[in-house]
Amino acid sequence: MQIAPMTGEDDQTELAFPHLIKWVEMAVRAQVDRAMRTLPVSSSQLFVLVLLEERGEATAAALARMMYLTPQAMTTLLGPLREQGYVARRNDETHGRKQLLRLTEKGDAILHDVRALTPAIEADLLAGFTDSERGTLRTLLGRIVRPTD
Amino acid sequence: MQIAPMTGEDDQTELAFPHLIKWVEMAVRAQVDRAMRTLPVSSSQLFVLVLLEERGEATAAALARMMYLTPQAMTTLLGPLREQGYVARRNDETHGRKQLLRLTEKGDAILHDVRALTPAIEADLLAGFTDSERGTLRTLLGRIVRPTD
DNA sequence: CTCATATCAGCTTAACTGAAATTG
DNA sequence: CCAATTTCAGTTGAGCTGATATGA
Repeated sequence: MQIAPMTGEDDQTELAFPHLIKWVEMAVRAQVDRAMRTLPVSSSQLFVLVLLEERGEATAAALARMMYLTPQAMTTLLGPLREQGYVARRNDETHGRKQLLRLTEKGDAILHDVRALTPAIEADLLAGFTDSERGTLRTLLGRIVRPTD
Repeated sequence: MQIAPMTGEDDQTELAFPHLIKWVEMAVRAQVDRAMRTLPVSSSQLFVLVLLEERGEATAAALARMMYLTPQAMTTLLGPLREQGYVARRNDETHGRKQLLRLTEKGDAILHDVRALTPAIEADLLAGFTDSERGTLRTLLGRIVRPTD
């Protein structure tokens, strides 16, 4: 009852899915950028930290694939994160070229600080949503970027 | 049954909503940018055309608010669109400063051409989704950016 | 006077392509 | 020789802030 499957024609939702996602992302970005203005990392850099927290260790190339970026873009993103000590890296013993990246304590700490900000943003964006709807939205979005989970 | 409400703890979906949307948007952007490389407009410019098609006529300031951008950013976005003849504008008779923007025939035509590309992108991104799940996702996303609809 | 609109200017971020070195 | 990883260099796109002019 709370979620109509919308199988028939509907003038309000004829927007193509890529456009719809872009629209939502712009709404999110406007709020996130404002909230993060005082932080020493950008939202893309922060997301690298989030992935490293989940993964434990990963190469720059693997992170680039997860974020749908070129390896070159990942190098640029990682530069300031290493300089400021949010991530560290070590050589892969079994492979002379690979560098395994990991979160430092400082990186872990900033993630903790940022988590204090996200509930307010989420509450605003999903103001009219029930808990069930929030869960459904989260599940469906997660399936797009995590097909194997 | 097809959509679990996910009320309890779940390690796979603990990602904060802003991060999750950013992730999905990056997946979409990677595909869209590649598909649109040969087109004469960017994805943001294209979205301006989409909004004008829905709205009929709107001022630059109104479009900026809809897209969560500053008016200055909208001026930049509109420049090439007017130069290349995708949008036109006229003075608002009741207000000497306002300029009402509208789609031209050429703008309408490019929207029609682009609509041929979006189904393939959507099919790939939402590969494992049922029609019902697609409708649900579309409805929930739409409510974030169109609170009044 | 204040607020909204439109626009010019300069800046920053975050992505891209191209090219190179290193390793498996 | 080829493929993957890393990184340097240059370029572009798409936002921002500041400042200015105009009209309601």
